[in-house]
Amino acid sequence: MLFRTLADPTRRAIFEQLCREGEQTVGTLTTHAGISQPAVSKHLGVLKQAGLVRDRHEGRQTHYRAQLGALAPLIDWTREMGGFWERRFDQLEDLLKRMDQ
Amino acid sequence: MLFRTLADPTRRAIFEQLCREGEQTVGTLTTHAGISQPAVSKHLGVLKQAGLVRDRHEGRQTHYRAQLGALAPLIDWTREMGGFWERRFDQLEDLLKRMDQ
DNA sequence: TCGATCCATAGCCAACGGGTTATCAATTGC
DNA sequence: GCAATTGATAACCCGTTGGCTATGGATCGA
Repeated sequence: MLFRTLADPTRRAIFEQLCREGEQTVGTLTTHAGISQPAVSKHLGVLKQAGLVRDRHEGRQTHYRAQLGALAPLIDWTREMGGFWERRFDQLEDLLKRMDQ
Repeated sequence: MLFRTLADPTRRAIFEQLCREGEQTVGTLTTHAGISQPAVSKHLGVLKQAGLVRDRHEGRQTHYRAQLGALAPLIDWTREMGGFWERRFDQLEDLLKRMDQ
């Protein structure tokens, strides 16, 4: 889900801006995104579904902010891949040691 | 490019297997992938283009292995996002300090 | 040498995704 | 109360993508 959500450049740009600038309204995000407001809303919906942003309603505007903790699974995944690699390396090392005897 | 490449579950599964099991032939990967061999080849092509795997030809079979270093930009990106967040937090802290005086 | 195996490529198709415009509900200012 | 603003949703269009089958080139075994 995370990878798919962050795969789109426009959507990633929106998320990055929220990380950089903090809370932003849909209108502000739209002016920077270079696409129509409905398109921005759609992207925000996807980001929200992935847990990457949260929204807060204030009158007729909606403020969105990045939810950085949602990136944790991504960090875990990369660590896991690295772990697999290291484990294989250890096995190779063991094998070489046994061959050395 | 990285996010887009890893967005597809099947492709990610292939990459994960290469991380777990080390070098694998196209045939072996195909048996585990549950899709046709051409589909696997296509995925491997995309992974290769993204730098996530390298291939080695040996007779009529092609061995693929994960190139873990290619994940570095991804790790950098998450760190950058975290950095943005912290900077904003620091600014907020400063602001509160000034208001406290 | 000849059939079998392994993999890559080509060509095709259905589904998905990201964009648009149109519209509507809710809120706000006059 | 009414017009204007804000953002979400609906309906639609079209390019991309991930799957398939068919095929061909290269290598290996007999």
